[in-house]
Amino acid sequence: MSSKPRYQQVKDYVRARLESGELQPSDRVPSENELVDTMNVSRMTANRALRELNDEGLLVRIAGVGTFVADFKATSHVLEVRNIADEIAHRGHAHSATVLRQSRQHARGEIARALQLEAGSDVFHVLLVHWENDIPIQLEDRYIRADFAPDCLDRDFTRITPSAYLSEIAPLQEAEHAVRATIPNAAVRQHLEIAADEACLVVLRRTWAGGRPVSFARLHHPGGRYELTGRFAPEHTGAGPVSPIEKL
Amino acid sequence: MSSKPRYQQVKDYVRARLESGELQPSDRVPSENELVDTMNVSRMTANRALRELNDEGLLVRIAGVGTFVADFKATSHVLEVRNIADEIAHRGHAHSATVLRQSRQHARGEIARALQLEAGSDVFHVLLVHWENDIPIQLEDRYIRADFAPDCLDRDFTRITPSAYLSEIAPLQEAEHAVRATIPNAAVRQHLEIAADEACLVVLRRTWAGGRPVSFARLHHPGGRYELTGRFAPEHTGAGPVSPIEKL
DNA sequence: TGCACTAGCCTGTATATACAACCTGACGGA
DNA sequence: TCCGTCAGGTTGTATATACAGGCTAGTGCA
Repeated sequence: MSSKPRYQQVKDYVRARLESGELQPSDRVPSENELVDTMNVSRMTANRALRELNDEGLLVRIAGVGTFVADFKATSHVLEVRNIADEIAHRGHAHSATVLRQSRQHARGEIARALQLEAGSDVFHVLLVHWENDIPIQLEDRYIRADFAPDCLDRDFTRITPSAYLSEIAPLQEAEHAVRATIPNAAVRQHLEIAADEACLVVLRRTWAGGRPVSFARLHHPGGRYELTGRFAPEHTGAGPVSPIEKL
Repeated sequence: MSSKPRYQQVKDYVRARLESGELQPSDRVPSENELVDTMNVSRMTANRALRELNDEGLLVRIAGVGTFVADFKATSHVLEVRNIADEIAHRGHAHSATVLRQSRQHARGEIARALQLEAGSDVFHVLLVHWENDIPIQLEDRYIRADFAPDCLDRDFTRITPSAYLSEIAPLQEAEHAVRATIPNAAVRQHLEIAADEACLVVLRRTWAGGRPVSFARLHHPGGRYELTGRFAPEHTGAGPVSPIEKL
């Protein structure tokens, strides 16, 4: 109640008028001075409220003119790429992993390029299958700079995921993703137990630490059992998460 | 220069110390009062700088204790889903579209469910191919509530994309996406001119207006020529966009 | 020794005030 | 009529001040 900060009360007030439909896109929103009068706050408080709503993309402010309701930008939404173990845990399912390979190799071609290494440099190669309730859900094919993770061969990746292991060694700074659709080869099909007429959703991920790429992973998912989902709403709708597009 | 706001100068100063590696995750950051002394600003200005860096996820602030460098969260990154015409334009290529179908239909099964309509309700069906420099890049299979867009059959979708048309009618409020990998059927293969051994990246999109779903689209992309990319860095790295994972 | 209390630092918020820059519309002169 | 000027509203920023509340370390008492 009164415990809520006043700038938050102003934000809530404006947001409520947005969500009720009372204020439509491109409509004018009360100015800072109007809010000073109607809400009995100082101008700095009204300013903070409107500025934060602007930062959140709900409002558009034009110096000298006023504050307006933003249009819904249909052009750019986001999809979430989460750690597979977290994702499975979030669904309330059991996660486990099987290690298929854990070895030292010399980086060649694609791997050397992705990690920005000289051909022949030492890298660790980890290949494992992630299971969701005994159903294979991801084949993780990961390469790690040897000089970044010297004890890689000693770790038990059924207990800690490579992703968690990496952020344990050093704070990761950047990540880069690409999502593709491919037809898997026989080995991938076998490990993921997928039919011959099924495609794979492949996530390529590079992570940076200390200003250089330290890990490159190819994450294969069975096309029939996995999808990336995302929902975009004007922010904090309070409506809570809505079911993603149901399997059709 | 001096034109830059002082709170921005403070932010830049702190951010530079983060990016140079001088400040490591969980390190302590100068307090507001220390910044008041060293940067010759008022405490409110230092507060705004640190608060915004906190909102951006770079810092963690604990009342009564201090401000610290945040850990990089490796668990959740984002991918961008953009309007195909914008995306092509952004690459500096020419976009065009071919309309294959534009008709009124009765919603059944999957379509009725996605649009939350009674089976048999009127919907418009639009099927078109989007071209990037004369190469087919997306097959758009879209259904629109008939009562939402009465003049749908009269529009020329080679001049305005259905997506732009929809946001012209009414401001869209929410969008929902799912990304899948599938093996396309013969019709899709023919329209996108893809080989038999190529998969499709399929984006399913539902958009809301006035609190109800108004459009449902299946967007097929050739797996060999299209990918979703995203990069996550601690924000505003100033480094500019970095090349996505190069074709390997 | 052990414990309670307090001084001092920290963030979080709120206000009054001030000046700059910007935009619009009205007014008035050429 | 056309155009320049100016008044007034709007956002953007900066500062000084104030109080509340959280946390910590150290002091001093039992």
